[in-house]
Amino acid sequence: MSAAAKCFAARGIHQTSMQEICDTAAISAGALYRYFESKEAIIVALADEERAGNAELIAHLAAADDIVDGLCEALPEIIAVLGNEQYGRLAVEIGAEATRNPVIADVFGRNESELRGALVEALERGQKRGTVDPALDVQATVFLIQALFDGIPGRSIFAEDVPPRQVAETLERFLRKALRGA
Amino acid sequence: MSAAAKCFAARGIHQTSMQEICDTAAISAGALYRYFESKEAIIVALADEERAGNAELIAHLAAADDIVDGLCEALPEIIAVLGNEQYGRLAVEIGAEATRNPVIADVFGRNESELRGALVEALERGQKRGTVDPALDVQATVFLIQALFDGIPGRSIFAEDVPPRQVAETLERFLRKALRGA
Amino acid sequence: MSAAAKCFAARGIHQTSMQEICDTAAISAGALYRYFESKEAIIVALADEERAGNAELIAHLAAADDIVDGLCEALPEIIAVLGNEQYGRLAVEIGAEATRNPVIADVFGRNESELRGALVEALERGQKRGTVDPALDVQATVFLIQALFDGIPGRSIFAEDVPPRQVAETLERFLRKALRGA
Amino acid sequence: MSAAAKCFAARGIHQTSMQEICDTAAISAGALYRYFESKEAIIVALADEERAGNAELIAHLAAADDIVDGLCEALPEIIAVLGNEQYGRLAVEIGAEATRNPVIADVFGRNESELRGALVEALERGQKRGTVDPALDVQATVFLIQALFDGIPGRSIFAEDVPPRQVAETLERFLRKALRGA
DNA sequence: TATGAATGAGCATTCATTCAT
DNA sequence: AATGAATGAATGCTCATTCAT
Repeated sequence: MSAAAKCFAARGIHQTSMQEICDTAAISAGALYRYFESKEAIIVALADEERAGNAELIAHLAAADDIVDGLCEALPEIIAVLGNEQYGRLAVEIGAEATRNPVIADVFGRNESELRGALVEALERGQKRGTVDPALDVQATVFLIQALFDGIPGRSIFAEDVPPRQVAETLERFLRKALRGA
Repeated sequence: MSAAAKCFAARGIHQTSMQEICDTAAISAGALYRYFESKEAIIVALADEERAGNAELIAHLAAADDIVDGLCEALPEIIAVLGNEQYGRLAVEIGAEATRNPVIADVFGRNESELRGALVEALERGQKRGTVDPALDVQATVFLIQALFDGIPGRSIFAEDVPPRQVAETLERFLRKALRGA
Repeated sequence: MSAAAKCFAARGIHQTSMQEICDTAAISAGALYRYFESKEAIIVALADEERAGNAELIAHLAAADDIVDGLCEALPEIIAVLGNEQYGRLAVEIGAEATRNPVIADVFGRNESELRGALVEALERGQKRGTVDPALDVQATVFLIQALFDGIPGRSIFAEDVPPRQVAETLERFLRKALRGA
Repeated sequence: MSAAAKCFAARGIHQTSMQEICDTAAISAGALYRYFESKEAIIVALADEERAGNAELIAHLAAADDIVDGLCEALPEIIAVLGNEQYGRLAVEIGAEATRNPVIADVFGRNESELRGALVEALERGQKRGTVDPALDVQATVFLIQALFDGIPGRSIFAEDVPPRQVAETLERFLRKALRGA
């Protein structure tokens, strides 16, 4: 039961003992080890799970006629997901872990570079079609967009008084201003 | 011997044993505990240290005639600092820890709300003076700026191929477009 | 494996490391902690165990027609138990601990006040029936009897040359003289 | 400053750190080690100090014409001293330590056997003079008297509601009944 | 398959003692 | 003589993992 990812989100990966996961999932230690070879395997599985969310976004972007519109349409949902406390904490945990553990880094990195690739491609397509500012440094832009998405979960936990809808609307305005040509 | 913060950055707070810190700092366990009451105290001290950097930025923003110019001038340095691998990793670690440990959260939160306050004030001042888009939702804007800054360290570790100068330039262009009025 | 109470008796509670107990009990540290939550829990368990002995004595006193006879009958056994080196040392250790640790004090205190209550009640019953000196200050008498029992273990360790049988006989004579009326 | 014996009484010998003693005595660790070679040396010094009290009692008993009267006269003071919380706790601590540490045992044992010797001698003298029951087993009697004195400190800590004067009076009556001949 | 007792290395922290100043 | 920083072994306790049942 990966649903015991709750523990990681709530207490941090390395403060969560296998026993706590067992208790939360209401199974025995032996059973847990039947499904996951090790603690690391659980983290990997969790990192993999994130891919689903990304895949949707990627599909959405690929399908959109206009990348800016496509991205902006998805924004409210993205903000909502990233702002979800458990999701956010878990993402931060896995992200931090990925900077250290090469196995996690591998999964996480593949995950991220898919999204990066999709964004890069979408922006370049937009530039060709004239819907995106041709002067844009695509690599740097994608870097910044991803950094922004990375930072939202953590920020949401601290700034509880800023309503997600406000954030989504403001971000949409920014993206339109920033990405569109003159 | 806070220079033993290297360990936290390199291996993560909870994977770093006090012994490792001692070894890195070339002191004995007893000596370490003379200077820091506990592991937590070290984290707090490190979190406090971050304030210095923030304080500089805040002073810079407060001194600037125009917030947008002020922020953009500071950008290359901000990006450089945030992009520094050790700084970035440590910031991520402390940030993650702050979502869990109330003592750290306190220091970290105070730290962050100072910066948030300074940004909010600077933007509002700009709106009065006409250098900032008056239609801007200031709270949400600051939220997004901070989220972006939060996300840069982690992203920098993964995307080593995007040169900081590009990032700074692209971000500057975005900020100018986004913050300036019509 | 409370039989590892040997360690406490042999070396003192606070000089006995959990590792020593593990070694004596031939189990691992982890296993020990499965049965006892902490070192304190072991002490509590040991203190609780003493209750059995007290309970027997209390039952014996309650059943006796004559308190003085009843007490004197139990005397040889009491002296033998108290004089047992391991029991004695352990009792001293737990007693000392009880003056400091509130949790132990609680168990120990409950333990002792049961016995005190039983003795008080038995003596008062004896006074009503005329088998006990009615001029006796019951509280003080019980205090002294318990103090005497408390002191026997420690004394036995030092005075190894005084045979328990002599002690029991002499004490019996004293009690009869002291408790009986004129 | 042996007055830092307070610490041992308050927290137990082995829970008291040298630093605590230093703090209580308001001296540095180095200074403490100038006066006492080790922690053990402090305990020994404290055990030695007890001898003074014993010596007084012994002198009193030796001087008394009648041992029973002599002992009974001293009773209120003995009870008061033994009932003093700090003295009692310390005595228990040192007594417990003496059962384990041969160096302490040596001092403590010498201390106790002096008193035992004095009591034995006094009782035998009384038997010769006809003021003490000639049927008394002197060794066992002394054992019991000492056990009683040993037990009073600990008991006093628990039974705070029994007034010392009551105890002294009741004990006097017992001793007279028990020690005098028919 | 599932259980949960057992392992034992590892961790944060303490403390008696030393010694340069 | 006095200080107090430094040492480093030892302590109570935890936890990922294994394995007999």
